[in-house]
Amino acid sequence: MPKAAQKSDTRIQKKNQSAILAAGLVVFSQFGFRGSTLDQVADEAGLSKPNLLYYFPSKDAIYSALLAKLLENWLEPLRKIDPDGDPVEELLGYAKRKLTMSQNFPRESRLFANEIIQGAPRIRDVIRGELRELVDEIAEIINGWIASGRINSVDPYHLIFSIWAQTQHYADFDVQVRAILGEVDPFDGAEHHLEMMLRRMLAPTS
Amino acid sequence: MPKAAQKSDTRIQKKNQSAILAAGLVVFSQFGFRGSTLDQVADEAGLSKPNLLYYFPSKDAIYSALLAKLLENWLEPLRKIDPDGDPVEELLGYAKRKLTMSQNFPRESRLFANEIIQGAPRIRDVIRGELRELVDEIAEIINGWIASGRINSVDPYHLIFSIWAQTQHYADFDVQVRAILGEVDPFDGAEHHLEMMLRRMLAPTS
DNA sequence: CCTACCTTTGACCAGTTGGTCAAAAAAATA
DNA sequence: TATTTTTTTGACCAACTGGTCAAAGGTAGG
Repeated sequence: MPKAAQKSDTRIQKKNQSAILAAGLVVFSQFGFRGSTLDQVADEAGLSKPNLLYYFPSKDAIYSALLAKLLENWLEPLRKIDPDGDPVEELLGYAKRKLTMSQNFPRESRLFANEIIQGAPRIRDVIRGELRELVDEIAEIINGWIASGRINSVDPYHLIFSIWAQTQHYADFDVQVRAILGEVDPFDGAEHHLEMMLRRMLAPTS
Repeated sequence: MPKAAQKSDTRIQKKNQSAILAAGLVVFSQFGFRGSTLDQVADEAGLSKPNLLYYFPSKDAIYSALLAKLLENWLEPLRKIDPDGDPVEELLGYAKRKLTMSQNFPRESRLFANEIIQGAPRIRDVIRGELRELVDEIAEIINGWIASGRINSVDPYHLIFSIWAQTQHYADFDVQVRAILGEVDPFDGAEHHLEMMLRRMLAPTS
C-alpha cells in the first residue's frame, strides 16, 4: 500500500485505485465476496495480483471500499424527499430516481443485493442504524400526508419496500427481464408502469 | 455414486440424498455456487466430504439438482392462472401464492436470485424458453382482460415483473426488511399491502 | 545525470479447494 | 452365520486461494 504518511495520491495511484475499484465492482457484483478471487479482479483491472495488493491491503479492503462508496449513493435519494412538496410527485420522483440508478448502476445494485442475500455481514450496522432511522423519518412524512388526506391510505414501510423491490428488480434480475422482453428495452416500459402504478395507488379517492 | 444400474434407492440413500440437498440449499442460497464449498455442505449435512461425493458426482451436480427441483415449483403458480376466472381475483391469487412461497421457501427464492444475478449460466435455456413462453401466454390472457374492459389498462409484462419483484423482495431482502420493521412480522403487512395495491391498480375505472 | 522515491513483478508460501481411492465398517441377503 | 453389497472414511492429490517479499524497473525533481 502507498505509504500512509503520504500527502496526496499521485496520478498513477488515482488511476490504479479507481481501476481496481471498477474491476472489483464488476467481479464482486457478479459472484459476491466469497465467490470472487483476487486473480479475477486483478485480471479485470489489467494489473498483477501483487500490484493490486500494493494499493489495497486485502481482498476485504477492496470489497469494503466498494460497499462504503455504494452506501452513500444508496441512501441519498431517500433524503431528497421533501415533506413540503406535492406528495405524489415526491414519491414518484423518488421512484424514478431509484429506477434511473438501476439503469445506470446495475452492478452497484447487484453488489448490494448480493451483500443482503448473504446476510449483510458488513453493513448490518448501517442498515439497522442509519437506514432504519431514515426510513422511519420518511414513514412519518408519508403518514402525515395520509393524515391530511393528500394521498390514499397506505402502509408507508411496505410502500417503500415496493418501490425498492420494483426498481431494483430491473437491475438485479436484468438477465431474466431481458430474456422475457426480447428486443424491448425494459426501462422504457418500466418507468411508465411505475408511474401509473403509484398514481393509481396514491391518488386520494376523496 | 450409488451404482447406476441399481433398481431403486435404499432407505439410507433416500435419507442422505435429501439431507445433502437440504444442506446444499442452505449453503448455496447464501453464498451462491462459487462462494460455497463442499466442506460447508458436508458439514451442514452431517456427512464427510467423500461421503457426499458418494451420493453426488460433484459439487455442480448437487447445485444443478437443487436448481432443477426449484424450477418446477417456480413455474407452477403461473400455470394456475385461469383465463376464465375473475381477472382481479386471479392475479391477486397468483400474487398471494408467490408471497406464500417467499414466506415458506425463502432459501429457494434466494438460490434463484443468486443464480440470476450471476447471469443465470445454468438456467438460461429454461428462462429463454419455457418461462418466456409461459409469460407470453399469461400476457395474452391479461391483454384479453384489458380489451374486454374487465381490468384497467396495464402492461402485462411489467405487471408480472412487479408481482415477482414485490413478493420475492420479502424473501431475498429478508434481512433488510426485518432490520427496518423491527419486531413487526413482514408478511402480515405485506399481504394486505399487495392486495390493496393490485386492487387499486387493476380495478376498472369504468 | 543523479538521487530518492514510487511502482511493478516473479518467486514463493501456507491453507483451502474439489475430487480420488483403497480399505474398513455396516447392512442386507442368503 | 457367511457372504455379498452398500456405505463410510482417512489419507492423499493437484490446482487454486489470499497474501508476502525482495529485487527490479520507472518517474520526478534537483
